Amino acid sequence: MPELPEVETIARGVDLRLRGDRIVEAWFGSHSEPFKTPPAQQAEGIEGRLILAVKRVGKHIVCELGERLIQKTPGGRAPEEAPSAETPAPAAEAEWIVHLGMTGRLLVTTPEGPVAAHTHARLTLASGRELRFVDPRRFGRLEYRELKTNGAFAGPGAEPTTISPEAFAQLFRGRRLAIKAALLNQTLLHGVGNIYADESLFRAGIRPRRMAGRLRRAELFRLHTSLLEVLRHAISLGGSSVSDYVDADGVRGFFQLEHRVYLRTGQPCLVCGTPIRRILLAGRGTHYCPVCQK
DNA sequence: ACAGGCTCCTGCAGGC
DNA sequence: TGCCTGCAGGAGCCTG
Repeated sequence: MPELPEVETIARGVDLRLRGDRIVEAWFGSHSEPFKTPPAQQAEGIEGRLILAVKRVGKHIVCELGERLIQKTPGGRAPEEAPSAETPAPAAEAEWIVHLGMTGRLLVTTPEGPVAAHTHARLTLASGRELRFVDPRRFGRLEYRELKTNGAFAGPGAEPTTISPEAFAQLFRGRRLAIKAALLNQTLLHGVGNIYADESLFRAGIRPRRMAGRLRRAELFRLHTSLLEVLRHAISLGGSSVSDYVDADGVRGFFQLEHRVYLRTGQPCLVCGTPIRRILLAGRGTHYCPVCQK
């Protein structure tokens, strides 16, 4: 399931391949679930636009789109170059935002490539390639936004990779819910999902059921450090193990990460040897060491 | 206002 | 062998 490190890896991969390309034509499927913005409006919004950059915001992939070319010119390589030091970067006018949900994938392929089941979007690019959105479970979402109306998409909550320890601790003040549930709440902190919530709590030595508002400052600082470490470690692994993700291969590589508690129910804790325990919390499978986590 | 539970979806694993 | 049930979870929505 894509969380912050996986989304970061995918966004970097798509950015590498699509920056400077142009969306010539957009096709969208008939299922309604993936579309936060109606598909006709998305197609009208993105067709003809230059792709300036692709980045991650929380668990969202944001394609920054520049000015529109009225005339559609399929077939040839996009004449535009990525912005250089001499030419000022063109201003972003709109954003196409992809949320992968549980099972969403972004693929860069040739138009002839076989179309996978559950393909909900196909963008024809000026370079002759296609960007496809595939999502069997349809928990993913596609959205189109114009900057002059909405401003730049900032995500629902705070960014865990840049938040200060003090601001991080402030997020949980007075919160009367389990710290794990608070970590999963995207309006507090965005990008953290089930895996990295469990892993960061283990590394910080904090039980998932502890009430967020009752944690000591030192514990929250420790959690902040652990979360940063686990996210950075996962990004570094994700970058190497799923570098070809957007090409074709799908999810392979996501689960090679070095989990210490996640999905290790009954196996010995790597620190103290106690069997890892599994409980249900906020409707999610939750894994922890009953000895190392207080 | 806030917290917790339900629901959407498909694929897969396990049991009989 | 084949069918059925339950489980997986991000996030929006509803309820208390």
